Formats: sequence, C-alpha cells, structure tokens
Amino acid sequence: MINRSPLLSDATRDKVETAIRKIGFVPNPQARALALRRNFLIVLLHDNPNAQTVLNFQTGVLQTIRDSDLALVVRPVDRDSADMLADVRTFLEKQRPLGVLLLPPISERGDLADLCRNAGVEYVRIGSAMLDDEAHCVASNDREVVSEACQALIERGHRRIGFVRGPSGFRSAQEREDGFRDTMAQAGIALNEEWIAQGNYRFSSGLVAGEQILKAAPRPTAILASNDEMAAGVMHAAKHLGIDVPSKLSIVGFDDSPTASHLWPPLSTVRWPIVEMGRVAARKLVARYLPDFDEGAGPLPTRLASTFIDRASMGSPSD
Amino acid sequence: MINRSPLLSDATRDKVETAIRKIGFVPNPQARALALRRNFLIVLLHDNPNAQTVLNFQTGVLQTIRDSDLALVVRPVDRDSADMLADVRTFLEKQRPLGVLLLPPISERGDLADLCRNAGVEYVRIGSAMLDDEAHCVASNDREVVSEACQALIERGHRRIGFVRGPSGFRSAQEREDGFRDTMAQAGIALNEEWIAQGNYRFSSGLVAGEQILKAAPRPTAILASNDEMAAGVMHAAKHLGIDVPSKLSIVGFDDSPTASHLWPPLSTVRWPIVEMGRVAARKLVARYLPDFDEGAGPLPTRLASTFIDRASMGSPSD
DNA sequence: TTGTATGCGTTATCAC
DNA sequence: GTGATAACGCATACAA
Repeated sequence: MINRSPLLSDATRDKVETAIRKIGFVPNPQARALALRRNFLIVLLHDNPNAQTVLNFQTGVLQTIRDSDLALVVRPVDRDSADMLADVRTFLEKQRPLGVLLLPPISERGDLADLCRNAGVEYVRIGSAMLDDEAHCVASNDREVVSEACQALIERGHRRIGFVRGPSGFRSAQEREDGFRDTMAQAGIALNEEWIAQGNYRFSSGLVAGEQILKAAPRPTAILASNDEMAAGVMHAAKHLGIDVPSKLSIVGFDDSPTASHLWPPLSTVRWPIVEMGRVAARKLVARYLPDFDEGAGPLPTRLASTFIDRASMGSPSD
Repeated sequence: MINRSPLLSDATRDKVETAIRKIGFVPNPQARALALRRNFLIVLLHDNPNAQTVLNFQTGVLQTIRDSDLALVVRPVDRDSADMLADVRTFLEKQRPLGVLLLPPISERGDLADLCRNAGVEYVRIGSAMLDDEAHCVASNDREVVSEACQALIERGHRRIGFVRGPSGFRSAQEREDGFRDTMAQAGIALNEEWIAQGNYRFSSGLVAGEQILKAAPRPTAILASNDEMAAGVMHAAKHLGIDVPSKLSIVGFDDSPTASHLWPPLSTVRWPIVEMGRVAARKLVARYLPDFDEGAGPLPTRLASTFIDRASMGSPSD
C-alpha cells in the first residue's frame, strides 16, 4: 500500500506521503526482504582481471542506485572452478537479490544466464557483442571500433600490420580479431600470419608476442594489440630490440587503461563506455521491479559506442 | 539454539547437525536479519581514486568471507560532500550491517569512526599509520618503507634527491614525506626545497611537479614520488626535457600499480600488502560477532609491512 | 534438556 | 476505499 498501489487515489497518497515525511518513517529493508522473499540487492558477478574495468563498472551501477534503497554486493567467481555454478546457485538462493549483473568473460556463459533464470533472479549480461536479447544485454561495439583503429593505421600508410590476439574463448578477443581481419580484407591487404600472435590479455604475453612478431623479416610497421597490457608488452619488446616507437613501429592498444596514457609515447587505444554500461545495465535490471524508478530517463540503449583515441604511439611508416 | 549455545550438550548438537545436513536445511538470511536486527553484510566505505587498491582490498575481504554467509557491499562516498556523514548514517541505519571497513583517505576521518560507533556498527580503519586502537585498525608502514627506498638511493650515491608530495590532508602523504625528510636528515643531507613539489596523487600533477623540479639548477639526480601515477608524470617530464632515466635521473614511485611495471624503464616502487590488509581487516570485524569464525587462524596483526621493489628506473648518479 | 509462544517490521489477503 | 490479520523464517524468553 505504501508502494503506490494503482487502486489508491492521489489525494490519499499525498496525505500519506506528507505524514511519512513528518514522523520520519524509515522502512526496514530486512522486514521487506522477508515479506517479499526478495532482497533489495544487486549482485555484481565477475571474474575480470582488469581492476579499472570492474571498478568503473561498479561506479556506473552505483550512480544509478545512489538515491534508492538498493545496495550493490560484489561477488567474484572463479571461472575455472568446477563448482562455480553450484556456488553461484547457493549464493542466489540465499541472498535472493533483485538481480545479477554479469561482467565479461563470465557474462558469455550461457549456463550462468540459465541458472539465474531458473533461480528466478533477473540478470543483465555485459559483453563485446549481443550476448542475449535487448532486455538482458548491454554491449559495446568492439568489432567496429577495432575496424576504425585499423583503418586509421591504413590511412597513415601502414600496410604491414601485425595483431596480438586475446585469449581464445573470450568473445571480446574474437570480436577484436574479426574487426582486424575484416578491415584488412576489405582494404585488400594480405595478412601475414607471422605478424599475428596469440596472447592472454596480460603484459607478459604481449612481451612474448611482440618479440615473436618483431623478429619476422620483414617486420610489420604497426601492431594492433587486443588490449593495453599486451600493447605495453609489445612496446617493451620494441625497446629491447631498439625499435623506436612510433617512427619505426606504431602500436595501438584497447581499453584506455591508466597505463595507456602513462606509457611513453602515450598509447593510442580505445576507450569503451564502461561507466555508462554500468549505469544502463543497472537501470535495465531495476526497471523491471520498480517501473517508475526510471521515469523520464529515456529509453535504455543496448549498444554503446567506444571511442578510438589517437595518441602519439601511432605514426606513419618510415620506410 | 542452532548457533551453538553454551548450554547444549555435544551429543545433541551432533544429532542436530547431522539432521541439518540430511534435510539440507538452509537458513534464511532475511529472517535472521529481521530477528537479530542486524544484516550479515560487510560494507566497504571508500573514496579512493586508485582502482587497483580498492579492488585488491575487495579481493582480500572476499577471501576471508568466501565460505561464510556474509556478503560484501560496496559504498563509495564523496568526501567533499556536505552531507556525506548524513548519507552514511542513513545507510547504516537502514542496512544495519555487521560492520564497516574504511579505506583511506576517509578512514582518516575521526567523525566517521565516531558515527559508526554511535550507530552501533563495528568498524575497522585502514591506513598508512595507526589511526585507532589495534582492534579497529590495520596499517601499513609507509614511513619506514619510504625511508628504505630513500636509503637505497643514498647508498647508490645520490645526494641531490627531490620529492613529490601527495595531497595535503592525506595521512599517507604525510607519512611518506616524513619518511623522506627523516631519512635525509639522519643521513646528514641538506634538503633543497626547490626539489620538493606538491602533487595530488594524479598523473598530471606529477608531470607539473617534475617539470618544476627538473628546471632547478642544479637539478636533482633522483626524485621520489609519493605514488606511481605522479612518478609516471615525472618520467614524462624527464622525457620532454630529454633527461634520460635512469642514467641522468632515477625515479621511485609508490603503490606498485600495473603502470609501474609497464613503464620504460620499469619503475622502482613500493608494494603494500593491500590484499592481506583486506583479509585481516575482515577477520577483525567478523571475529567480534562470530568468535569461532577465526579458529586456528592465529593472531590478527595490525601493522603489515610493505616491500621496496628495486627496478630499472633507479640507477647511480652519473655526475 | 525440550517444547512453545511471541516479537522482528513489512506485505498481502481478506473481510468490511 | 479501509482496517484488521495472517504470513515471512528465525531468535529468544519462558514454561514445562
């Protein structure tokens, strides 16, 4: 009754609401949770190695729920653990949260989404591509923006372009690689598989990949890495080999991590709107329970665009 | 009764516990919360700009509560907001969490700790120095480890050493500066205030500070920065001025952020045990409510030691 | 030691 | 539209 039942006149509602304010009534979330068999919590399930990504996403979610009764609980999971699903199920059954937000890479797992559905917990999946229907998904456009970065290299005159892939099994890695391959094919530039190496999104793998690619003859004049950490590794490889960046080698990363702007030269990269994705994802979740929570906030997008950032690590080929 | 009352024989307890297991009884946290007027939540209150720090701390806390009924909720606050205290009070009164973990810099505010005490919520403060009694505090040893870093510079032959301070009002900034000044004084090396600049822990402030310090004549042969971001700024300033690191200038940071190892040359820095601080802080909190939670885990330390990491950004002075 | 009634603060369901 | 009452599931106090 206190929560805007439709069969209640505006007049009485007003009276009630002023009364509420006067005596300073504060509802008790515990009692609500017991009666409704649902806790006013949003759970962030994640298994993401990138601290900045996780925290920025948290920031977005918290911006959405700032003035509500909701709270954000964080729950890291171990994607390699055999009983990850069982753990999550137990957690959801105990906490009975309003909903779950799934960050990549575990957002890509269909079994987790199924689990949430079966447990009667709403969910939204974050990803580099459409992982689910619009109501259950917020996605960036990794493929398109990598294509943009690759085109920028081509426009500067690069033809010999290398690529450091992300870990297999990650949708983001696949999307970024597709963006690279598609663009090169469209430009009619043949790929040299010697200039393509596998990484795992970590610095050390970028270093190894860079050393491997840069000892090819001829070597590429530019390398696209699937994230900033690996791009930093490539940059270290170039330093070890005495190859100047950007005059002899252009490097482009992905993430716009703090590292990107701290490197020398500052790293060209891609900034994805992770804070806004957090805001939108939380709104999608909450809107289902509290229809008037979102009033006037406009429609909820599903695809959010990343931005290519052109910094000094990118130049024109010198030979 | 289910929670090990002292007036209950071991035999009955055993019987009950096997029965519990047999029928798969799962207590309902919402009902417990209502009856006990206390939620089984740990709140992380923070206003810390460093994502890696916050996330690593979360990791530590979550390691402690992994197999318990506890959940971690995160609550960023705005230390500049006038009604920050009122917001926190409302939040605590509504959620009634088991306890609160306070990260720097807001952990340094006595009024916040008082607020928690008055609201009947246990708290533990994290800091660079003893901010409270042992039961309510987990601290690193910033002063000592900066002293260690400074001594390392002196041992390499540096005498002209500069310093980039952190923001005023931050205890960590004060501790680190004290460590620097004390060590220089003990070594009998006069300070040159031209080589000391004020920063705010951000990259851009380090850049400005570096430019300012490096245009002094003579300029220092080494600069200690109060964190890695500012150290990266100093490194950029050196690049702009054509001063080689480390042959012409040694740089040391603080935090061991991802940036530190990605820079070229890799940055000497200080790693503080933030994950373990999270683990310990959570245990201190929980131990008060669940005395047997911690059984056999040993005593809970209050001061945890940081480690100086000697990387390539530190060399001997060349002139 | 065991059983039983009552409270926790809200929502939902009925009568009225 | 209003008002009383029964859940919700656990803890506690008191009686047996």
